[in-house]
Amino acid sequence: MRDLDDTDLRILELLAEDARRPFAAIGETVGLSGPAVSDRVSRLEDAGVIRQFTVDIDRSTLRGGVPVLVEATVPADQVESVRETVAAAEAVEHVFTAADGTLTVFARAPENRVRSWVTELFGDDATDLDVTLVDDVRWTPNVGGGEFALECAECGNTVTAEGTSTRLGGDAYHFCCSSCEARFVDRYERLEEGA
Amino acid sequence: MRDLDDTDLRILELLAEDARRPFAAIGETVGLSGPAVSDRVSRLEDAGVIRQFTVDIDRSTLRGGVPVLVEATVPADQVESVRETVAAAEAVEHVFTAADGTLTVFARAPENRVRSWVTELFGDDATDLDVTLVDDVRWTPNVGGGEFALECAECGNTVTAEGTSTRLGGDAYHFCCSSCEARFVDRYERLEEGA
DNA sequence: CCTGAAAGAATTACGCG
DNA sequence: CGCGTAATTCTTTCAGG
Repeated sequence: MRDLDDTDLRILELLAEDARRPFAAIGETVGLSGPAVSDRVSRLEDAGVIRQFTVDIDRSTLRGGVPVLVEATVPADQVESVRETVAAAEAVEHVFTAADGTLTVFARAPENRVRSWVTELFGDDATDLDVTLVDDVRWTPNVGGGEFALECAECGNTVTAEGTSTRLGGDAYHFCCSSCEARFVDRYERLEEGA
Repeated sequence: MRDLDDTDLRILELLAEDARRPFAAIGETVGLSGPAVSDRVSRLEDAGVIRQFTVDIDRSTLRGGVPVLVEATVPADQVESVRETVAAAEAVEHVFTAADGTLTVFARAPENRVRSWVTELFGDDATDLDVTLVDDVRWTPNVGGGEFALECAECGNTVTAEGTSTRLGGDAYHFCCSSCEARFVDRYERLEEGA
């Protein structure tokens, strides 16, 4: 597909704000006709940029279960399968997979059996589970500009989603590539030995 | 406002799946007319249950910055003000406030200055900051637990969004599938004839 | 909450640069 | 190939019961 341009981004922004805004109105603010906007939105859907049109629901008004954040550590080779299983579970709303394989899950657990529900959810796969009760949830759908990045702890380059991360002595470190990670870990370990 | 009923919840479910589904189509599966669904949706918006209509965007396709999870500890008396500030910031998508006051924030932070961006975001308010690179994000908009699950009037199974509804003698009946509906309607009509 | 009519928006068809 | 205009179709909103 053709690359996204600035107009696509503005359309996404406007839709994120109000997905039911008429295409013609969107077109007016971005300088296109209604059908042209419609075409672009279809393309954005086909390309998978727009996953779906949906509603942001204030779940606190539905009193539907205990909101919890779960931090789970799972063996590296099971991260993907566990992530899929968990994401598919009823009551699970968000799954964030950290580069180091840690899963952060937001869900609404059944009343009175939060602990057992979480334990069942992960089965024997999790080596560590941390459950926190959540008090408030905010969602701000935004497209987000274009200029962001972490610095590689080794070489200072920009870390993209293809980068790597690791935990050393309780802290997380990010790298632009595995060789930077290897060099850094190597030096870290020698420092540890020396100390 | 009048309390939410099962029909409202099913409408929310259907909208969460696809917010552009026509009201008439929603009405067909929940056993209402288009205008009736429209009325309910308006009420749900007024009541604040529906915060907004929006799009779920796959931000990984936008290459728009590095996704990070920030865990922040802030003094108890500042949790609310910090939460508001953070939620309002550009690039912040989610803010989860734990019952113990810990904030978990998902954001896409500015290029080449993630660390400083995060530090600035919280200013002097945070006593502890933990930043982790995120590799994958899943969102499953769902209305919430099985507590509101409807039972199929014919077989007792859980009625999902794929189920059907119909009105018989002024009452609404829900079914897990069309064959259950057919059987139920059939029996209902024979009872009516007999009476 | 329903039905039916009017207003409004999305999609399609087709011509242009 | 993307865009614009105009016709068609579909959806939402409005009136009345």
